[in-house]
Amino acid sequence: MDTEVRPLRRDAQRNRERIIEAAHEVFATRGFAATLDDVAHHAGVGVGTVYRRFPTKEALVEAVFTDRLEDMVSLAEDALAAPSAWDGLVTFLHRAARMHAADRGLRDAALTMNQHHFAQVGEHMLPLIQQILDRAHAEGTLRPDVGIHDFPIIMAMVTELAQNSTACRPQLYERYLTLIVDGLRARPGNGDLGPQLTDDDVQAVMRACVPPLKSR
Amino acid sequence: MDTEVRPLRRDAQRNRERIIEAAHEVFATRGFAATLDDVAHHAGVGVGTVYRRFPTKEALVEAVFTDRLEDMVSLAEDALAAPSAWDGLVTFLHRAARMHAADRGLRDAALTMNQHHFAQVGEHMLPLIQQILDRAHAEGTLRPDVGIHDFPIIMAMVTELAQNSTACRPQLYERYLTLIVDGLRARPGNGDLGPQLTDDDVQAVMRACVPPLKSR
DNA sequence: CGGAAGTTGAGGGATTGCCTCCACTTTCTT
DNA sequence: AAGAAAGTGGAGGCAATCCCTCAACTTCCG
Repeated sequence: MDTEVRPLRRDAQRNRERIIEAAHEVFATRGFAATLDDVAHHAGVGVGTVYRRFPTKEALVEAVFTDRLEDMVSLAEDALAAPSAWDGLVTFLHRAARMHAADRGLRDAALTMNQHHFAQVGEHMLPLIQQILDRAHAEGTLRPDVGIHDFPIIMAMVTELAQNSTACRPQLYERYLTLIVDGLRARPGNGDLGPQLTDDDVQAVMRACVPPLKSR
Repeated sequence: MDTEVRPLRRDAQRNRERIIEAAHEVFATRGFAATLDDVAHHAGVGVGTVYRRFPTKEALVEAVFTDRLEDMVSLAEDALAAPSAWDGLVTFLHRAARMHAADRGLRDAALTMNQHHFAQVGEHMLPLIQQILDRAHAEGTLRPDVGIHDFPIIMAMVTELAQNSTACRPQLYERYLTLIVDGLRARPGNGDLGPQLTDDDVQAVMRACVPPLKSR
């Protein structure tokens, strides 16, 4: 029982690509809150066409962002290749933040990483980040009481700010990321961070940081 | 030409108080996004009554939060009275964050401080915060490249997180506030924060952090 | 008790978003 | 070339919000 996947007609294929491209643009500025109607309009096609090709917003999001998320994986790999663990970590954070600042949809996708289809990318990503942290801990530059769970949260804070300032100062977030990074350094006299978070906490917070993406 | 302000009828006065109380509760959980219909329902009163007493959401917000914002002013005064400038600053930040975490409406009001009616409170507040910073700068504990403009932004980030985590871990924000505070310490080897922000930047960002409160 | 003040909540109007449907067009196949 | 199959467009139905008004009714106060 093969599932008989016939190829799209040529015009349909062309439209499909247009839609993905338009979706990328629209999601980049409005995030997951963007409308499929919006995407359709941007792509110069009817709404119906979008719905025919992507029965749900989720499907479209997946088609648009899985590749982009993979880019972030290679960012993490670069960080691991850096000679200094600390520098690798810091430039990773800055680059990731820059990507998320420039593309709100990507930010939303990253914050949804453990849900939906993106779980797979998360499975590539998390071990890498863990290694980055381990290396920095071993180097003694990263304060020992921060862990992998802190990173999604920090990114969420910084990129939220980035979104709230794109209109006036697109690079504003860098200032505060730098500030936070200085707080991440291992140093005598640092404050007491209290207990580590759990996986579930992180999940819940990440979910709260992103529009619901409801549909039907 | 005296404006002939006759006192409210007793039942009206009672309702007015109920409304303010209910508004406080509702705004505390939903922030400025809360509906006047919502408030009315909570107060056990018809919508019409709310609109009669407070012709616009703005008026209600003002009635509810000007006092609360004054509380924050006294928090700042406490900070100035502390023996150590640094400790005063840090506990001020933590207390302010706690208040904002517990009352989203208060947060929204604080972020609206320079707009609307709250401008007056802002005029009390800002010089105090400036003094707190000056004292900490003089003490040498606060890094010299942060200024008063950074505080609204930091508060916005932290309290945004607080709102996104109330459901699972109401105190989560404290961890990240501590982290940021550690980043605020004057220390050799701190990163370069780049140029200071302008008043207008802060205004714009603050505005972007709060639901529009549209009305008519 | 009479009139002024106050109350109520259904509902009008506006907006926004999701998605369907069907008359029409384009492509593919033979 | 022509018919069938696939694809398209976008008006519009449906639903959810929110804002705010208004006219019939109730309560208060002198």
